Amino acid sequence: MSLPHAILTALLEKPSSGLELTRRFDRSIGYFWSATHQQIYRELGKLEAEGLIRALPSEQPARGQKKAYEVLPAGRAELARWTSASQDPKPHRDAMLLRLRAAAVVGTAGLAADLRRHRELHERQLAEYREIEQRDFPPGKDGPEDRLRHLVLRAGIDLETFWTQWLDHALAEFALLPDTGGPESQGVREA
Amino acid sequence: MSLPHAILTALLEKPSSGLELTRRFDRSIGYFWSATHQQIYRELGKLEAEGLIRALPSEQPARGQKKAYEVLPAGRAELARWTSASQDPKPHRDAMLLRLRAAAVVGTAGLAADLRRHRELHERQLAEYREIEQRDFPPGKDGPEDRLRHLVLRAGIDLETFWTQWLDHALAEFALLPDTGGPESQGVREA
DNA sequence: GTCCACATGTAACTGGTTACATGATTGG
DNA sequence: CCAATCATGTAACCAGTTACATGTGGAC
Repeated sequence: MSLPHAILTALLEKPSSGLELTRRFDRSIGYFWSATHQQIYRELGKLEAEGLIRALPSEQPARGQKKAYEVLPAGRAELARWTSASQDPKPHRDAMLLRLRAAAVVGTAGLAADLRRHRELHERQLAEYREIEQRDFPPGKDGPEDRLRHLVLRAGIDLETFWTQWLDHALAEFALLPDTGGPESQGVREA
Repeated sequence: MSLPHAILTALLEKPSSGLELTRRFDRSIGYFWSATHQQIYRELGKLEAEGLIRALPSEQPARGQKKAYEVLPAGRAELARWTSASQDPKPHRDAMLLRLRAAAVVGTAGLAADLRRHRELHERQLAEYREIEQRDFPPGKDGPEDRLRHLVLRAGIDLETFWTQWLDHALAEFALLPDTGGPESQGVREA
């Protein structure tokens, strides 16, 4: 149940139409909670029906017409409630780690190339985050909201750094391994 | 499309019944690809229908009776194909980062407590991983499969270490911030 | 006037979650 | 016998994804 709250946050930062939200999800909040335009429109409808947001009464609400929303007091209250409520972290899911585990059984053929590709992708994302940091958080800017948003961006930067380094480590291990279609020894053990 | 491959990997490591798989997902593969018993039974049915696994023909296949599966050659081939295929990493989703971003708008009240709680949870997970490392990867054990599995466990250890440290950093920032129900200045900016 | 980009939306599907149902085995 | 536990499963639901539909306005 996080998408509605992601949208409420985005709308509080700035009232927007569905497509504007979609674009901001592509390059800001979406870095840690992505969403497609279909999800966003669906959710905007629900939030409006629940009385948490409303369409700005500016212009014609026809199809193909822009329709901007703003957050109502009830929406702000709900977001504050959700933010402070205790929530368990969801277990982390990572297909690449699964593939490495599978490779221990069926062989490492072809995997190294994709490890390298992932490393490049993480490095590119890292560069993008660093640009945002330079642009949005110059040395002077450090009010309470800035500090919190910077903290979040910092998590992104540190995570991408982490994965870049981890993939380097993994690739170094791979260099020592035979590139097999399947290990000769079929040793089996629980973990 | 990762769950079937997680199951294939687990079954190749050791043929098992649905419940045995469920338990192993609770403490091994499940650390980076969790699944409930309902998902597992559903998927076992599909995999059997597709001819990738088969029930070991040991005993009565009645309800309430144990039913173990093993991987067929077609299943192993499919797993090898999937492992070596190029796959894009999924964007990372993290509700806690979302909550911090929301807190920049609606205030930080109550959040610090949950940050501390999460820190404890990550630390506990880290301790569990370290135990597994000591038990399953003593200094001598370093065949190719061991190295790969150790690499995966290492990712878990390093990730939990990362989050523990990041949460410490976040809590240190929080200590400098006023614990508000909403920031006084309603400054708004795109990111 | 036609085409294309913008903007909003519907429908069908897939994967994951929650709640519940049913039978077998074991300990008291 | 009864309760608890083991083991397999069904059903309903919810969130996210993919494919497609429809209308508007501006460029040519």
